[in-house]
Amino acid sequence: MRPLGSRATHSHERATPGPWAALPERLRARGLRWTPQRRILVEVLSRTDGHVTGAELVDRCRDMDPGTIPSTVYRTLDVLEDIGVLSHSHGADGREEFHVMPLVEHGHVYCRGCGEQSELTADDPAVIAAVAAFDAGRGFEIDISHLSLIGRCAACRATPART
Amino acid sequence: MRPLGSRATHSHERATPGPWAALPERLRARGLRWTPQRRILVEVLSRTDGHVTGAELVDRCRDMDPGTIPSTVYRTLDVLEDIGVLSHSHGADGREEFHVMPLVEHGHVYCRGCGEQSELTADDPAVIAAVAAFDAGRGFEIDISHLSLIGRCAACRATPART
DNA sequence: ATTAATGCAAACGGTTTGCACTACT
DNA sequence: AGTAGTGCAAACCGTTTGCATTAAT
Repeated sequence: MRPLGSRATHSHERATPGPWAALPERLRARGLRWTPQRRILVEVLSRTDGHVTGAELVDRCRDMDPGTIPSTVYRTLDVLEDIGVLSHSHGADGREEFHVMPLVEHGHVYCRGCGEQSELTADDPAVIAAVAAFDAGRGFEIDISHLSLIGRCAACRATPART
Repeated sequence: MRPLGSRATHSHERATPGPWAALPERLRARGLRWTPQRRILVEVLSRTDGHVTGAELVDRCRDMDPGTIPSTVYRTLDVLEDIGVLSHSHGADGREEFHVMPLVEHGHVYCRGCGEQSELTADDPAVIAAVAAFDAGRGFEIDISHLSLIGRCAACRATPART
């Protein structure tokens, strides 16, 4: 796990670095509240540097607090998305997939052959080319964080087996 | 994979054109059967030139035969996918989305702004560029029929409103 | 004191499964 | 006859909702 924000938390707060640090105020500024349950979810999220499904988050929260209630998690996820801290899309399996916004915006490549999944960032030459192509071709702006490519990786293309 | 014959239907069959015409035999050749329920589903599918969700297919089948049972539809869809006549992916909303294979393999572009959805074919310059870029960049072969781009269309990008 | 947020339980929607029955072959 | 396929109902899984209660402000 990588420490998310590179910005060191110089307060005595240590649980939630980066964008998470300001969350409580950010919520309160909107008349929303900072609760223990939200703290747990945020803690879980702060340790997530990729994509997670809602159910996965519920599980991880349950690890920290067995009393975690799914609806609370989902509701908080909604709030966090409203705030702009999260965004969600749908993975190759069709489930809700949440992305932590402050991290590098990215998409995914998923190999049907081996199931390997890797990330796709905006600075990837292929991504740049694709984005440029769609921009030029039809003026379409690809949302990279929702970019999910399914196909076959180099290794699997070489392999005789598999469809 | 090109096993899907583009063989012209020079027979007098009219109801199910193209690849659908040979389906009964194709099934029987595998020891599978051609049933009224399957005929209905296939009829529905033959009128579909784009993408449909499983639930949508169930509905459309129900239109033709109110007695349609979901599980039968889904099971048949599985079979058809095995046979190679269909493939499925997941749409922007995360639901199962079926594609009729014999038609031009295609993906989708979905605009978050206006919700407009359009198709993406292999001969689209932007698609060609993207496919080439990923092939060159990491040897990844994009499965176009699973390509689902989410972002903003030219019109919406120009519009002041919306995020 | 407000009223946002929680816990709980029930509902939901799409899809899947088990099983006895039906009907293609 | 043999077995693939059906109908039905119940289960499933992730997610959502209603509502009375709790607790952050």
